[in-house]
Amino acid sequence: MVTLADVARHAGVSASTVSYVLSGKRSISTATRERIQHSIDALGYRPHAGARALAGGRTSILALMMPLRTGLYLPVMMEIAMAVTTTARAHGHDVLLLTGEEGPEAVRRVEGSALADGMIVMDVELDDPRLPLLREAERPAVLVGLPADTTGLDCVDLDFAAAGARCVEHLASLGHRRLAVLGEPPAVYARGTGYAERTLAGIRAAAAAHGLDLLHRPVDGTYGAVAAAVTRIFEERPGTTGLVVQNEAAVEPLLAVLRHQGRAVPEDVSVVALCPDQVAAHASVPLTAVAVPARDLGRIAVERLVARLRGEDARGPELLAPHLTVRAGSGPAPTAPGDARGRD
Amino acid sequence: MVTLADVARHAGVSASTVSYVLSGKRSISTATRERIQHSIDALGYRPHAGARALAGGRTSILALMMPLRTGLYLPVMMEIAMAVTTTARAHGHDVLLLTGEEGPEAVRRVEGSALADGMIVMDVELDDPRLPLLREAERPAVLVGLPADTTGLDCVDLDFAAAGARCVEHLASLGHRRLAVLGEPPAVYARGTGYAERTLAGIRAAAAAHGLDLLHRPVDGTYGAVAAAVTRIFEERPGTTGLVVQNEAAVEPLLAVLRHQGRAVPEDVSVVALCPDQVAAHASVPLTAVAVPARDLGRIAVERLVARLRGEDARGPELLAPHLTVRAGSGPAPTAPGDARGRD
DNA sequence: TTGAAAGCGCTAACAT
DNA sequence: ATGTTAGCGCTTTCAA
Repeated sequence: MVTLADVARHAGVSASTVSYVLSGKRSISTATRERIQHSIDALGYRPHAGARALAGGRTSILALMMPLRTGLYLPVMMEIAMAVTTTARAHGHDVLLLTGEEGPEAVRRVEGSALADGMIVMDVELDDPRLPLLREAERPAVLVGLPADTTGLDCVDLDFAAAGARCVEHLASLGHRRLAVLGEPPAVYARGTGYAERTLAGIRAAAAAHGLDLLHRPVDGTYGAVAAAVTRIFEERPGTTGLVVQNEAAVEPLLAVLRHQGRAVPEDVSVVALCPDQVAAHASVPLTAVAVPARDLGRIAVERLVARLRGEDARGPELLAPHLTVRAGSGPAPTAPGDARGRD
Repeated sequence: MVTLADVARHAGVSASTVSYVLSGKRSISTATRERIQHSIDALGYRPHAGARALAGGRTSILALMMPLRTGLYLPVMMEIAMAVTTTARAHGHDVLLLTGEEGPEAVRRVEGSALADGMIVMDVELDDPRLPLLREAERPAVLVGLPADTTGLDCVDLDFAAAGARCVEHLASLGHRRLAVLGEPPAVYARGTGYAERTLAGIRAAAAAHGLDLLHRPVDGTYGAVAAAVTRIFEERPGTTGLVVQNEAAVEPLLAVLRHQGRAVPEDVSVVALCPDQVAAHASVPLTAVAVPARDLGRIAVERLVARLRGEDARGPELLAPHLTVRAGSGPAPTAPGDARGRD
């Protein structure tokens, strides 16, 4: 193994000079810097991560706590992880992958064993058991998500309330008067992750403001569950012409069910999705959607964390403004209400 | 920070004794062990990872190189990553997440900086540029996938040839004579990942052995691409009654297209999938499928890597036997060939 | 069964 | 602008 001492000897300088060339923490004459750099290249030197961590107190590693709930299949999570990893690399950091299942213990491990310089926590619950530890921790953390109490924490998330409202406003502007929401699976609401409720609140507020009729149904992302929910919706509210879906897995089943029931999108029913843009854009009918900006969330989380590592203070929660992209899935409310026999 | 020295002092023993209690590398009297353990708990001691890595030459970290190709369909990858992480933890290791995009450089980094004790490499190409480095590396590696030359490498993968054959045999046994394959996107074949070709080879061999007619179409996992492919298939081979789909993303679009064309599954067309069981089981028609055993692959990869770290030799490639689960999507070939006017 | 002590490779004062 | 040196916290000979 090539050590810093080897490089120093090869370049005819002291170890500290080599170290300072690497860190840039003090000025070095161009001549020696180049000589040292040459030795580094010639010997193929790489600093030993463990030695660095021990001596310098920095690991150049960011921990990422990711929910690995089996069965929950989540392109969003994956995309965030991707963005975190590439952004971290761009800032000279590596990423240590932790499962959310380990809970608070993972936080203790990272802290106690100095495994990482800071952590990014995904899938934060409103009253997450990891929060107290994170608040006390030596190392900074950035949450992707919005807990109930954000005191002393850095958080990034989509403004789901505004996103929900945006969906409703789009449908309202197209003349739809009767809407239904296909929400996340019941388990998500039960778990208290917050974003589902925030979305719903935004949707309800906007619907109320526009005087719209609204029905909300949590659904599992299976064809059967979606079919049942859709059928009931049209039974209970025959005049429904606008649907909002907040459930990646339900998007395609929903379109299949509508097709099967002979409801044309967007002629009979307009559909607006709240999901990653990719999912909406590549659906069997490209859907108008408010994007969940997974990549941005991951990137911003890392940028904030890196800023904290540079000594900046926590900036509190940051909610990203929603962006709606109009696609083929939404259009004007039908004027001759084909399905609206039961209306009123 | 609580150090090993603190624990030693608190317990009234030497540092080495504490170290040996932790590692179990020499026998300690029960009395002192308990005293030390008590001190460890009382002080909340955690060994410093960097110091350990430096002194012991072991990081207790496994590197996982994961393809983060945006747009590449990911649940399988995600599931493997999950299994890797949980299995690694069960063996006392953490996981460092690397992007495949970094290529060979990532291997050099892990090696040169001693970031991990070994690595697991996913998404291996037939002639992967990382292979030469991995062969020479000090630290062991396990590949998930099967490169062209496996000399000196540990690999785990599904036996895709057998899996493909299994799909065909199932359809043959149900009396289907004319089959079509919806394969991975063209890009996957182009990239030379191997498994797609191996599957196809297995399918072709089995079809030949049973004297079956066969058509193969790579497809992108979008509704449009699938619709076009399916339409062409039935135009070119009107008597087709069996479909094999090896493309997670195409499963739901395929079923939608068939529904839309009025072809009942399995009455008119039987569909067999080669994808994670979850996807097949939760499709709008539960599909008969050969499962891609993502969890097993991840788990076995870690187990092999850990074995290597204990000093065991590479065992070469291990191909998991395919398992087919029969579900609603496949049934006997239609006897009154509704669509078979063009047959022969 | 336990202790003492020499590093592991690097960083960051403290010198010059 | 560069060198000297004292650790960082742990593992592991070597000794007892």
